[in-house]
Parts: sequence; structure tokens; C-alpha cells
Amino acid sequence: MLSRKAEDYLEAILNISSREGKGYARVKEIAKALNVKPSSVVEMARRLNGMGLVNYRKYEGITLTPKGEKVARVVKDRHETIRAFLEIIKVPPRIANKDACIMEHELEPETIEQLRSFVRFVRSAPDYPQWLQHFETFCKTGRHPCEGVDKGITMLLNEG
Amino acid sequence: MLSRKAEDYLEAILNISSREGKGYARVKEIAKALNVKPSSVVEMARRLNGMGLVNYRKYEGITLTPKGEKVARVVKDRHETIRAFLEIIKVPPRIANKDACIMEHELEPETIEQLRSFVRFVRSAPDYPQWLQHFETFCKTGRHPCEGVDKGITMLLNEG
DNA sequence: ACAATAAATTAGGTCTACCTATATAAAGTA
DNA sequence: TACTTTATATAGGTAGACCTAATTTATTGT
Repeated sequence: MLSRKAEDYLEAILNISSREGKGYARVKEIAKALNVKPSSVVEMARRLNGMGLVNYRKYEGITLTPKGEKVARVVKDRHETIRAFLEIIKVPPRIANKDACIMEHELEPETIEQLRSFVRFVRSAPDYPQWLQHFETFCKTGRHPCEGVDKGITMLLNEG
Repeated sequence: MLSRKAEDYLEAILNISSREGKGYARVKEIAKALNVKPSSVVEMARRLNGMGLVNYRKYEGITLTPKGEKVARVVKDRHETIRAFLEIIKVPPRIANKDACIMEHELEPETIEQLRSFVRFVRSAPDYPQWLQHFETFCKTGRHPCEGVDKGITMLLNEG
């Protein structure tokens, strides 16, 4: 099985090599993206090369193999889903991105799928902006803005 | 800083020693709870003891120090929040619990706080069950049940 | 072209968190 | 009590992921 860290490297390589269709990533760039030293990148590059996920030869850039790219895209997609969810619940963007990195590994496919559904559900809801606004109010005041409102007619309308 | 694994052990010790007010946890129980071998538990018990988070002496049960209990309660609370959220978005209970274990570490306090808010928000929403039902429909059909409904009056009522 | 600089690599450690196999202590039972 | 079983503990080892320091290769500016 692929470790979380290995996934992080693959994702970083995908992101870097996608920048302006460059097609490859350099040790230094990966090190910077993941906040590790170049020597750590080299070590991982070797391992990933051994697993057939990247092409790595000394002093040449690192590229994803088709197999590696497939994995990287899955990881990136999970990342995006989680980031979107975190932003919906008003986690500041920089933190959302960071925490998506942390959450994107090891969650069961079921969980990721439900997160994905949630994001789509909220985005497609006809009252999306209102929903968000209510949530924001709730975050600030601790009270739901709809409290005490007679839902009778509302529900009839919605269910209608 | 405390590693994730250390947090897992503390949480397990809290859970076990809370069972019927027993007040302590045994090596074997912790090993079972965390799916590791007793020797690993002993190793961690030593470390946690060294950090002043548990009381550990050979062949005696392991107990949390006040400091350790404080940490354990924070971890457990995070766990509960995450589990609740996962269940709200319809992740099956067993998976929700498992994935909460995975997610509960290292997330920024901001993220946990927003998750907590989200859970409270949804629970306190006057139309909580309806909201859930819509989400379930969405999961099954991929379409929002409110699509095409005129929101004019509804919004007026809600904002009123 | 070639010295200076930058990037990449290697060698050799560290730390965490596991493990197996073995040894010792505690508890239970004939 | 002596024997067996179960629980704990220790020794020693592995693997992942990281580091620093030293070295080698590439690149660049003059």
C-alpha cells in the first residue's frame, strides 16, 4: 500500500508539473512544496520510481508515469473536495488548504463520497447563499436565525 | 509536541478507564483497543509516563494524570465532533467512527471549531429533519428536491 | 572557458511506531 | 503448594520519513 506521504509527493509532482504544462518537477520545487529537504525528496523519488509511479533518473526532472498520474489525480480530487467542504463551513482558505492536506489520506471511500455529495448538495441548493448566511449568523451568535419561525407554510412550499 | 499516536493512546486510556468507573486501563485492553501488540503499549506507556501524562509502573494498571486526562478529553471531544458530522452527512456509523479516529489529529483548531459549529447549526435548525431528508434525496438522485421551487415567499418568511 | 553558484545526490544519523521472540511476574487451579 | 495459564516486560529488529554534512554535477556570469 501507498503511504500518505507517498501520496503527498505524487500530488505535489502533479501540481508542479501541471504549472504551464512544464511536464516535470524538480527536486527543489517538490522540497519547497512539501516543506522538506531535497535529500528527502530524492529518497522518495527513488521509492516511487521503484514502484513504477514516477520516472526518476539522477539529475533529470521527475515525471509521473501514467499509473502515478492516475493515483495523483485521485488524491488531488479528494483534496479539492475536502477543501471545498472546509470553505463551505467557513474555514479560512489557507487553513482549509492545509487541513485538506491532512484529511485527504486514509479516509474511507464512503466518507469522501459523502463529503463530495455534501459539497454538491450545498452548491446546488436553491437557497445556497441563504443557507450560508444562516450558518454565518449561527457561528457569530450561536443561534439559528430561523428559530421560532413558523415553518408550516415554508415546508409546504418546499415539499410542493 | 504530542504525536497523533500518543493522543490515540491517551484517548483509549480515558475510554477504558471510564468503563464502569474502573479508573485504570490494562496493557492488554489498550492493545486490543488500538489493535497493536502489548509490547507497543508498554513502550508508549513509558513515554507517556516520562511526559507526565500517565502513571505507569510495571505490572500496575495505567492511569491518566490530571494533565493527561485534560489532553485526552480534548481529543475525545474532537473525535465526537467529527463523528457527529460524519453521521450527519450519512457516513455509516462504523465508518464514521473509524474515520473520526483518522481525522481527529492535527486539524487546525479553526477547522475543528467550524465542524463543531456546523454540527450545532444543523442540529439546531428548525428544519433539521427536512434538511437531512433533502440531502438523502440528493445522495440518491443527484438532484436537489427544491429545484425549480419559487423561493420568494419562503425567503421572506425565513428572513422575517 | 572556467570559476562561482546552485542544485542534486550520497552517507550516515535520528525518531516514531511498530513487530517477534523470549523472559518474568501474577493469577488461577488441581 | 506446585503447575499452568495469562499478562507484562524486555531485547532486539524493521520500516518510513525525516535530518545534516559532505560531495558531485549542472548552470551561469564574466
